[in-house]
Amino acid sequence: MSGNALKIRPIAEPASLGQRIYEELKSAIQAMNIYDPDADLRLDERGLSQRFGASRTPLREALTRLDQEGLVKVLPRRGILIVRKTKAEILEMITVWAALESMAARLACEAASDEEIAELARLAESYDVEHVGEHMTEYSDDNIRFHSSIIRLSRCNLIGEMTDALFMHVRAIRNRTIFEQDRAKRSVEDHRGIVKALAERDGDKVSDLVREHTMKLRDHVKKHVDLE
Amino acid sequence: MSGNALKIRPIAEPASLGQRIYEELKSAIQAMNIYDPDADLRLDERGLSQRFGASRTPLREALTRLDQEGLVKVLPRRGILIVRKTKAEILEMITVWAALESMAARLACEAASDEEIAELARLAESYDVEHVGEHMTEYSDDNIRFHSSIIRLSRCNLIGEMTDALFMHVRAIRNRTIFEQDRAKRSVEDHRGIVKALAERDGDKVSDLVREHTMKLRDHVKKHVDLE
DNA sequence: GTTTGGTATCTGGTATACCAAGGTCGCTGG
DNA sequence: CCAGCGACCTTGGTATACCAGATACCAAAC
Repeated sequence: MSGNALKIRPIAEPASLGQRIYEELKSAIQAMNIYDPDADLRLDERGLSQRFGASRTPLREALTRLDQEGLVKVLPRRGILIVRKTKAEILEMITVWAALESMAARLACEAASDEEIAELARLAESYDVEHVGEHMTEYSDDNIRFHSSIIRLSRCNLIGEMTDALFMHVRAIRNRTIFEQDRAKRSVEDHRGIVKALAERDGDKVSDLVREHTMKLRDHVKKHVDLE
Repeated sequence: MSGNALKIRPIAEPASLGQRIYEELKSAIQAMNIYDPDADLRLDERGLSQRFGASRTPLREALTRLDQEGLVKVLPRRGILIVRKTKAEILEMITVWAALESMAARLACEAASDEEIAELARLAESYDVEHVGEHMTEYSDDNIRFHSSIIRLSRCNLIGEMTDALFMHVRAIRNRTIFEQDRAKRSVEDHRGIVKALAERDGDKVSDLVREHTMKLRDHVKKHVDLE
């Protein structure tokens, strides 16, 4: 049996302060509603470094990274601001998402096993079109799971990384739009069509369906979402 | 008249050391052939900061950014290395490129003016299919111009930013593959088909053509390029 | 009361010193 | 001659001090 051997896991090297502060600050920014008109979008280097119990150096490393990701903007001698994405930028992100997931679906037609597609099908079938509106919280999670599964099945890590980065920015908007019953209903229908095309290994079709599905979200955001 | 008022133009604020070092170091890394087996991929923080005539602090800021972009890798207490992309990663980047430019072409069908498309057509028609091989250096530049034009005509800035980031990494490979006459010949033919579909405002078609065109590059790299 | 100019203060940018962990290299004992 | 070991050196990580630009505030002049 395998119980008689020491089970050692490779590492556990503590991350650097800069790394930990980066992660902590990032999740803190994402946790707040930056689109609240009353939100305080200003960050104070010295204050933050004290709250983190570290010096400004690692804090500034974290800020440099967040700046490059577009989450904050460092204005020399003026301050550091959390960035609010404009509506136009959000729409572009969803468009890029559509392009990437559409390609992912096409790749998945070749790369995914029958079993994997069957599992995706279970996810898509687990909600009744007529009653999905009654389980929105769960559905919202499963919806995300569905889409990230497609990306995973593409076996293209880069698409995964890029959509993760996009999701980070779009997440705030997403939470506003998914909780609408008739959208959920159509979403369930779309997902079933996508699974069907995947099962048929029809790359052109699944690519179109996924793109159109995501572009519906884009159009919906364009028409109905107002940042402030 | 308006000549009696001071004409002041806003600024010309000099960039920070960190910013300038970042740009300088980035172009320096890209200028060298990192896939040369004898290339020295190691960077020395202290040495570099001296050569830049600055302290380690701004140099480290630049390295943090390059690290996040994936151009270098900082190994704690071991050193800083310029990153070599694996072949698999290059292939994924070309795949993502295909997804993005394909979407860009689709968007351009809606967003581009007749005049803009006509200009693109001039670019595509300026080389004779039979004699393109004799002007490879110019064609290589115009080829890049053609593709970046499509992205510009999509009016989607984000796609532009993302493909720029990808191009940075793929550039080294690209230079090896474009100088092959029969590929150039087929490339010219593809471009003409793309322009034609654009002029017909056939989004589905142009999207397919652009994707297939780029995926041809992907397949070619997969088959014929060897990173040492 | 309004404008103007100076000034205190706040903020990010940079330089520098020191630390701990890895790696190197040579000494030493077998 | 070689394996083992330890002092030394290199390397990235962190803390801190100081600088200069930007802002806010206040007082004097009109």
